[in-house]
Amino acid sequence: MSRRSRVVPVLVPVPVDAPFDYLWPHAGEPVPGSWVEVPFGPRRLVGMVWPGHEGDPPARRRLRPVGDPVDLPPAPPDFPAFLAAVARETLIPLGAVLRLAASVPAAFAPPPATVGYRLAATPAERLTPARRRLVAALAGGTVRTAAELRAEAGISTAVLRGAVAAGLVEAVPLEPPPPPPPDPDHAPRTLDPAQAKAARALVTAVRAGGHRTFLLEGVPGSGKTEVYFEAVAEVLRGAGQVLVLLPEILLSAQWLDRFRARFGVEPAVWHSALTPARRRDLWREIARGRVRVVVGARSAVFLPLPEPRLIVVDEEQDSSFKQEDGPRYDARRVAHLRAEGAGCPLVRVSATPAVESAWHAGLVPGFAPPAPWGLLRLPRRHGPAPEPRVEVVDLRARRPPRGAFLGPDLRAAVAATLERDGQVLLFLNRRGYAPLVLCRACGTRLRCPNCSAWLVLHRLRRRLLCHHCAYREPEPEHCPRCGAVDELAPCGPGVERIAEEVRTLWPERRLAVVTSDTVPTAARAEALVRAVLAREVDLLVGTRLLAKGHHFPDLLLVGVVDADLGLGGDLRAAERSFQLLRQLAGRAGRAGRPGRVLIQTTDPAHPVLEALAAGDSLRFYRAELEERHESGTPPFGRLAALVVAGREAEEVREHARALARAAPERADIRVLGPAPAPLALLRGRYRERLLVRAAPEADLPAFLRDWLGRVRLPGRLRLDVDVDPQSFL
DNA sequence: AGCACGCCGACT
DNA sequence: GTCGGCGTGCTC
Repeated sequence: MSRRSRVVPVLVPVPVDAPFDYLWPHAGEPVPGSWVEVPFGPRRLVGMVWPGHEGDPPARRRLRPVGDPVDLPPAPPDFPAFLAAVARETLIPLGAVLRLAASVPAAFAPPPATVGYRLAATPAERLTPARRRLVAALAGGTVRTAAELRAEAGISTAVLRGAVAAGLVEAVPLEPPPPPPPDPDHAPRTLDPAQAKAARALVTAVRAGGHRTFLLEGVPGSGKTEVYFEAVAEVLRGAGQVLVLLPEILLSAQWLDRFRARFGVEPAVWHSALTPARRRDLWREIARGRVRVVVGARSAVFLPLPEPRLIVVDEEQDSSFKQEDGPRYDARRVAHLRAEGAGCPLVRVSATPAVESAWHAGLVPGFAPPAPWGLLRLPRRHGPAPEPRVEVVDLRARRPPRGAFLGPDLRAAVAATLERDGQVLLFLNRRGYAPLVLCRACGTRLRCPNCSAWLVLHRLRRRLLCHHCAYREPEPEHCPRCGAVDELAPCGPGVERIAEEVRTLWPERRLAVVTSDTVPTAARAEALVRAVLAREVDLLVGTRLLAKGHHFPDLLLVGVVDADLGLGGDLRAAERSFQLLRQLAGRAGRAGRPGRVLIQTTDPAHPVLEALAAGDSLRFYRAELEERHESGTPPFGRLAALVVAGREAEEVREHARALARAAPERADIRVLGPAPAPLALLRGRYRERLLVRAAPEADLPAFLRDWLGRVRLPGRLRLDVDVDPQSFL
């Protein structure tokens, strides 16, 4: 063995775009993907040995040596290339991507030793009663923890300590057993022919190995979960692991119940609310390959499963898969990269797929993607809920009374439904009482001092809140500008105001207001669901929180108070509205008592509403794809949004302009802007936005990297890069 | 990301 | 006269 130290690149979890070089002082060869402790400035960090450096390049300077290896297996072989691919596509610095993957530094510390005890010597003839019980509990060489001995032998820790000191008993390190694996044959379901066919396709793909993407599409209740559970079972019958991604909100007791019913145990759940200790232990267990199935929200996509053989993204249209704060990544795209690298199928599951997914899967006849995904469609089952009747009401012709927001048709429908003993859901995607407060005397609109946004009146809390930052103030009694008393007028509706109108109209009915303000926790949400199912509520008024999750069989009317809210705005507004309204419609009705959906709008000819009224999803997807084809937006083009932000408006503008001027000229990529960002002032920072539009085959990330690599912004300005943005705020 | 180094206001 | 604000720059 050569004593000559060699150079090894190590990627450290800091936002730098390349690994750092270290000396390798250890005997064996460095293994790419293995975790090592390294000195980094004054700190010590755990980094990942990076592939490369075939020969020893001449060291630029004095290198520091790698410290101890970490007591964990190396990350899987595909992992370094996977992290590099994420960095390449998102423009997140490579080290920052590692930080997403190594998100639990505590997991690298040796775990707190669990210790068991066993007999170390033949016990003497004569023992104290306590020691006799101890010896009996450890008979036959059994190993017990201190807690077990306290319970079973009824001895105190002092007795145990004494016995150890006397050499009668010795401590041995104890490896906690792996969690019991889910059982693929615990309770198999009978599938109908359509389900069985889809399940066979997935099982075949799992068996074959190799990457392939599927879209599993079917209305709620069509049995999508049972279908992909069959693919999960197939993995469980062999080696390897399964990763299931769900929107945070769907990581509910219900999903876990279904999993437990099918596989006998709960899967490992990875989400933001884990305790630090649980997080640390679970990360270690996953890295060691001792967990077969992990279910998690978007951050779980970076967990180092050693050999993923199936990745599922359920509710794939959900916008929460896109991380919008901090490093911007789309967990769906990241899941795709991992599945490609690891060579396993990826299944996207949805009742209302993203428009881009619908295109990729060839859902819409006439639009043929170059490399189509597998499309698995489940027809509606004759089941609990027939398709509800959707009606669109033109608010311009059928106006609500002055100062009210429920028009005559919606009022009549609510009254009729309550009369028939049905429950009613009124949806408005706006928290608070009124989105704007206006002074009738001087015309002042109350605005947030930190953001270019109106302050939203929250009557229940007697406050004005900014919905974009933490700013709040008490509800004022007079105009802060002109001092006029009793001239402040709330303008427009929020859910609280709709609730007020409902209380006036049906004072004897039981009403629940459902927003993130009134139902802040998952536990409260579960309680509310139970109350609704138990018929303790007649009317629900709420925001999009209501669209997710449970089906309510006695819910016979869904009223959309103002559909216009979601129809305008950015590229994906129509799509989001369509999905949201479809989901809402799916909440209602049951066999024998079909639900009814009534949508108030001033734009009844909008393609979203026409498709909903016709009960024809394809019609919406086709209209939307035609529109996007026309405008060269995704999937017929790629976008990136760059936001320059800083305290000084003028400085921000100048640097944003300089940035635009520095953009290389390209025929297939255009840089637009800068223009004030949609929220030109956010949390006290001025923001200018540039939009980049690229042809679908252009390498947009490479262009951005090249361009931005040549520009330097002063440190007090922030540049936010969002490749393939979802929202444009 | 941290952490240190480095120049300008209110206190023992 | 010092403690400390966070702007700037570096970490193999």
